[in-house]
Amino acid sequence: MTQPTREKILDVVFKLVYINGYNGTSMAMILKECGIPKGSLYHYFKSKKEMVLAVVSERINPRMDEFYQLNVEESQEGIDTLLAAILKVSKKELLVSYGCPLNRLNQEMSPVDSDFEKAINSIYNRLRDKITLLLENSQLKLDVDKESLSEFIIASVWGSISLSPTQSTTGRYIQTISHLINYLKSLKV
Amino acid sequence: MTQPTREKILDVVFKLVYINGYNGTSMAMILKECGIPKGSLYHYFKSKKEMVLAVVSERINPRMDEFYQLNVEESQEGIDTLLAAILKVSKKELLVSYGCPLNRLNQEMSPVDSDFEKAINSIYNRLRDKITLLLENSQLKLDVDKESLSEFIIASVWGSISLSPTQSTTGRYIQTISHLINYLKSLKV
DNA sequence: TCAAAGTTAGACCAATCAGTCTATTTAGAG
DNA sequence: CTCTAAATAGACTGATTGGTCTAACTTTGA
Repeated sequence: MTQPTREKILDVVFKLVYINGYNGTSMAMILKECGIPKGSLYHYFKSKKEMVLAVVSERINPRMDEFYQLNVEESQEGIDTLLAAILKVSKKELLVSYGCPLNRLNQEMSPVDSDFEKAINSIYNRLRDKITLLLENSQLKLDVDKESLSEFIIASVWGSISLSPTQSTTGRYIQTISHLINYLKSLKV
Repeated sequence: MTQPTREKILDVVFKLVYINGYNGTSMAMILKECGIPKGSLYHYFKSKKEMVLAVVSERINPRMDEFYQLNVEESQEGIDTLLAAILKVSKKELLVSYGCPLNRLNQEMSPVDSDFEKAINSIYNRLRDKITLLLENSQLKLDVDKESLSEFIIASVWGSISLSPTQSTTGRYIQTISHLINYLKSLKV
């Protein structure tokens, strides 16, 4: 069973836009990579923008949890789930090399298009809230503000994997992010 | 005395590329914003790429120190200079709203063009080394690795100001980055 | 079996892209 | 003033952009 056309398009567009950016990816590149004619593509999506917004909601959004391995395990405290997730990022080669796809698209599109801004922000907020929940489900020092800590965690992980796309390696990421790990551990009671 | 044409071009290109990105900024936009004819622009720069690379070395590079207010003051310890600099970032509105110009260009261009990658990396390395130097000139706990700590500092600052271009505010940045401040303070002897 | 709907196919379009070219104006040196 | 080089001016080009349109093929349900 071959993959339905629409799904294949979303996969290809996700990959190309992730690496080349929105403006760096042309419809011609997408058609070539998909191996489909133009008519098919515009049958499923009425414009480039609508197509990439579909990638945001149907590819990036549902995979954020998977990317960051934030599946809550009942057996451990929230903060330990989080610590494990931060380390597991190093296992995702694409993520370490190219940075977070949501963050990349955010930087390129949010300043110039409010539809992208809204779509991206809602995913970001969902991720932040999920992390906040994990933190609230942990024994931390009382004066720790969970929401800003969530933001700090996301910021430093995204920052670490975006420092240098080509120089980035698993080892380097682990070294850099070890400081976040240290800090988080120091917040435990 | 009006600003020389070449300098004006660099200023305009810096601003437009900072906000719209490389591929999001057309030569036509640049000409219009500068109010000059095409002949002038191509008299000073032989291509768009060379022009933006000139912006990297003649605008972004010399202003990195200024951006991050990393001017060493003899009177205080390195880490205190650093702590002050991290807070002073909040005073730079553009920086807090749109993120670091070097980081933005890095994410867009480094994966697809090695000339940009090299130019950006060398600036990044210079910044990291400067911060490392400040750290080495500080009384920190002995087991702290200064180089990875520099990377972590840059990563979390860049990450914090890139989280949400339009939602970003001074106050939010300070809240997020307070965790970095806490961590750094905890490393002092 | 046949018509309708869904899908594929790609020629075609106006607008825009980065870049070239020649002509003209301006500025400085002698 | 005169000559030369620098700078300005913008028409023009071929390639590429996102997007449209009609025709044909395939699938589906009656």
